Amino acid sequence: MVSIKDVAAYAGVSDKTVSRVVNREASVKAATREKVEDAIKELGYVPNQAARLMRSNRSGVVGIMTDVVARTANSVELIGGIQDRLSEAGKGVLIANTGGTEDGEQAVWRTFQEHRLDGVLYATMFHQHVTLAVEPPPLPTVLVNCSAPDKPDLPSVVPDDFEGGYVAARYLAQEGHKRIAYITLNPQIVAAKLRGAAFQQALEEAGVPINGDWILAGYEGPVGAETMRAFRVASELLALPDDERPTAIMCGNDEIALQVISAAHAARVTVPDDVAVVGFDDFKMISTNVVPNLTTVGLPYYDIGKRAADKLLRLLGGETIEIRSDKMACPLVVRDSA
Amino acid sequence: MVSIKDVAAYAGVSDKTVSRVVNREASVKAATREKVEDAIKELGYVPNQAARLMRSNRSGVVGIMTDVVARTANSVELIGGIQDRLSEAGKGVLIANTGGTEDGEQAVWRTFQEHRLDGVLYATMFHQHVTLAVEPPPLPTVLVNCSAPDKPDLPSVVPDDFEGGYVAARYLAQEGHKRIAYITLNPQIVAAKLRGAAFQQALEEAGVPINGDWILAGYEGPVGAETMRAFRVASELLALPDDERPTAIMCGNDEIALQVISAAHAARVTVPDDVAVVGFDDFKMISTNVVPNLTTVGLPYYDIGKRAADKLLRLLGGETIEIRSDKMACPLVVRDSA
DNA sequence: TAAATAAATGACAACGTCGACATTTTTTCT
DNA sequence: AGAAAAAATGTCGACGTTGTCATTTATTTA
Repeated sequence: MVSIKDVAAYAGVSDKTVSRVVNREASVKAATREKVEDAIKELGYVPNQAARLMRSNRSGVVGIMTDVVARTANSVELIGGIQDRLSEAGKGVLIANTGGTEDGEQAVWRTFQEHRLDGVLYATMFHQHVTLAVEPPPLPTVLVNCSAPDKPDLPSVVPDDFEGGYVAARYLAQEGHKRIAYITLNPQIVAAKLRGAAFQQALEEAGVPINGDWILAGYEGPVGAETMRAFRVASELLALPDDERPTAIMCGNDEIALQVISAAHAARVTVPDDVAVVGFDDFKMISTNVVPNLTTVGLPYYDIGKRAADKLLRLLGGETIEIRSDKMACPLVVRDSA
Repeated sequence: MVSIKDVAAYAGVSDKTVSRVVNREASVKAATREKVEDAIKELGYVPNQAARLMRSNRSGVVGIMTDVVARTANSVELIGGIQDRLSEAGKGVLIANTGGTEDGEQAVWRTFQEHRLDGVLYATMFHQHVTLAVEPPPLPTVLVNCSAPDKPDLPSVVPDDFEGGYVAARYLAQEGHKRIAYITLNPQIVAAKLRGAAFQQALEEAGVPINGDWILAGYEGPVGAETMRAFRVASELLALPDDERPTAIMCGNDEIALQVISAAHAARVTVPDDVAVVGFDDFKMISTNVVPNLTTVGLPYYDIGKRAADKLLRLLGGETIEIRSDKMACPLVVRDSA
């Protein structure tokens, strides 16, 4: 591998002068610079970051640690936001996943330390509470899409699920719906709880009665291994006589909403005229392809990623972070299903 | 930052002995090893990979270069497969995206070289032909989901779109369908061409007549900025009288299939009894949530990623790669829509 | 024109680790 | 016990780069 010394010899200058050219330092005569640049091009020299790092002890790389492999549509947005912000700042990105186990997480922390990463974005695929496998984190860390209730000084960025649920429920109430059902995510999930509470509060404030029997789980089974049952649940709701049937169904996510719309079709109930459907997450693959297009609450994962990256960068820059936990608004995207 | 010398001083041994302990070399007395390990734990020492790399000039990290940010459902599977195989081999993964521009790609190649990556997986989000921005690639490279027709010696792994299209079309023919329509992807895309050719061949072989008017584009506009028109196209097909209407519709992907099913519902045409629908890609989010569940051709992106990673590892291990271009089979996933 | 100042370049050490080789300690053998 | 062999540990330098400081060269000033 060609090194700075090879270039120096080839150009007939000292290695330090080559270093100056490479790092665009001011005091190099134009003629010298040119000579060196030619040599660099000629020999195909590329500086060795590892050697640089050895002197500076700063790698210029940020690590993303995720629980499950980055395999869901959410995570993809999230990572996109992170990447965009970090590459603006000239930082590299190293992605590693823990497999969701404590051992795995410890191994990743170690790798990150070995590579002297500048900082870490600790991201989960679902909004949840977490406990780090290494306390305190050995590198500057920002939590993404999760929070650590027992470590309130760890910065975090999460979606405001309560606000999202509130906005959706209030919208349905404002549209005049009086009989509103809610098919939820797996109830153990943080997001499900927050959205459920928001649903209740919004309807109470709007004076819309809440029917406990119409708050139904769209999934069954343990978190991570649940099976879908939204189609069945929705079919039962929609089989009720016209004047007893819900006129609106709020859904824990867009996949549930797709099943609800499928159930409505099967039951010959028209969306949105007979029953309005509101989704959650705005998975474009579903929301913009099903007809009618889905009215849904967008989860701003791209922005969450971007914000988290920004927060980490400011942390690394030595800024004091005032607001520890950012909650990002979830906008209602009105399309045709409600 | 605590270095090997700090540990050595603390444990009262030489730095080389610490090095031996860290690298699990045999010839260290148990008592010494223990002393050193205590010191390591006490001081929180973590070896510096950069310094190691400086001696060995091998980073143990493989780069993934993608065109568009890893943001589609495909890419997520792909990267998952790559990651799983590489972490088996103890390699790290560095993901970077080129933004689809030549400058961006050059910058990424440079970064990869600066970090002395062991090798590169060059992945695209859609199966396509590519020309590298740097020829020949300065690091060992395997193309993933794309191929370079003018550089036949570059190893690549791609889905066998022809075979997938063939299997799907033959299945419909075997089920006895005589009137089969095909709503395609953007016709410029490689996958669309291969699948289209397979569609024609399969029907010819089965003796099913091909109606040119029934091969219709589901998208319009340039690649990357197309708009969906599958719902409209399908609605027109399904508005035909019962005995002139297609009895089966093959779709370029699952998003198209979802629109076709939506159109069928709107037209009060039953799936699969009146019209069978076959998708492509097996996007689980759609295929397992829409009712009826989608019969579709799976794109083995996870396996493609895994295979590509494996291929690169063998390349790095000095093995000679006999088969330059791997085509991965696309299995038909039979569910309820056909 | 010589001295004074500024600009350009170079010599050398240091970063953290490990390979090559040297030295010391322990064990085995006669 | 003393010599020989084996095991354990240490010394030193090199990897590629850049910071510090010294030196050379060019430019300005009196």
